[in-house]
Parts: sequence; C-alpha cells; structure tokens
Amino acid sequence: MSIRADIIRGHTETIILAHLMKGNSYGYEINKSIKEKTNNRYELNDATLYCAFRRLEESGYITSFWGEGNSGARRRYYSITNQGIEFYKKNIEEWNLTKELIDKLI
Amino acid sequence: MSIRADIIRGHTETIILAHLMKGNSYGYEINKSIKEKTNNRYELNDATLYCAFRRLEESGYITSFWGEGNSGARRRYYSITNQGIEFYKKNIEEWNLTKELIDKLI
DNA sequence: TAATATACCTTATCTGTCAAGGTATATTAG
DNA sequence: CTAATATACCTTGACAGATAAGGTATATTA
Repeated sequence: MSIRADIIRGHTETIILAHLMKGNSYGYEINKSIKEKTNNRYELNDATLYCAFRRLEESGYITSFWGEGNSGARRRYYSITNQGIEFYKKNIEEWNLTKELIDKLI
Repeated sequence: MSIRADIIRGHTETIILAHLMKGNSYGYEINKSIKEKTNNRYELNDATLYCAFRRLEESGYITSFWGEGNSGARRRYYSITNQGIEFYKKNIEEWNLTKELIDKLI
C-alpha cells in the first residue's frame, strides 16, 4: 500500500528539514534516506524535492553551496539555518496537533 | 494554534465520510460538528465542503436528497453508500500508515 | 561498450483549497 | 416592527504544492 500525494502534501518541507537537522546533506541523499526509512513505501518526486529546496531557501530556512571534490556528479549541499530550526520545531508541534485533531474527526 | 490547509488536505473527504458513517447529515451540520469536535480549532471552508460533496457523489461514495419539512432553510442531505464505506475504511488504514511513516521521517 | 547509478534542473499541468461573492429563510434582540 | 444573526446552500476565479515528462552530465559496473 502506498500513500496519496495529498496526504503527504505539506510535510515535504518538514521531512527535508528533519534530515538537515542531523547535518548538511543534498537532494539525492535525502531522497534515498526517505526511501530507506520507509522501506520503499515512500519517496519524493524529483520536482517536488527541488521545488521544496527553492521555497525553503527563499524563506531563509536553509542555505546551499556546491559540494567540493571532483569525483562523481556535482552535489548541491543544503544547511539548515536557525530560522529553519525554529520552523522545524513549529511544524513538529503542528503535526502532533494534526494527528490529535484528525484522529478525533475520522 | 491553527492548522495549515496543506496539512489537512486530502482528509476532507474522509472527515465527511466519518460523519456520514453515523447517519445521514447535511453540510452545515457536518461543519458545525467539526468545529465542536475540535474546540473551534478547525472548520472547513464552505467551498471546500461543497466541492468535496460533489466529488464524493460523482465517485459514488455518497448520494444526496433534499430534506423534507418546510421549516428553516432547505437542506440537502447526504447518505454514505456501500462503496463509500469501503473507501472510508481504506482511508482509515491509509491514515494509520501515514502517521507511522511521517513519524519516522520527521 | 552499454547499462546503470549518481546528481541536478525546468516546464506545463493537475487538483484541492480558499477568498469573495451570491441567494434565501427563520429566529432573536432591541 | 425592524435589524441583526443564524441557518443553509451555491459559484467563480485564483493560488500553491505536487507530478509527469522532459532534459543535462559524470562515474561505475557488467
């Protein structure tokens, strides 16, 4: 069983930030991690992922830089900002409230 | 604290069906019930609600009929179908899986 | 040498939600 | 009696996040 987009919608940014809370990372790695953590039951669409990076960076929640090293394909690394950390924490609280409310409603 | 639309998105139909699982009802009543159950922390936008009714009826998950009785404003009642009950149960399972996955990811 | 994995990006389209507008009736407060 | 509020439904246009489908480029493995 897989999950509809509308159900995950709105959590994409929080999922990315959660990963960045544990250290800098890049798109491909984050998505692989999502796949692994969910035992292949979920992964982000490429476009969704990179779109979310743009939004997060524009909002000041992450910063980006091209990775050093000349082996392999180039990587754009992302780093969470202090604002991003605050935003992440707020989203976690919101998720806990959401679970509570939806469990009451359905 | 309130909840962003994107977080609830996708649950509207299940919330409506959950209400109809307990008996026939109409839009205004369903929305009032949502408000009460969540202590005014959440309610559906009118347009969202009536849009969802259309989708659910087109999909065969609910049927509708105008309420009898000549007191008060007219009401369009909705009734959940067998297909709707199946769909509701599927959505509940999906929600349980979603909670599990998101809790792992964020 | 071909296939696969890594790694990033853009564009057009889809879909649920919402703001803002509307109609109409019944009840309550002044 | 009248104004305000509650009940009850509906439509339209716009928004925003997600997706499909396309692309580029390098490194590794068969």
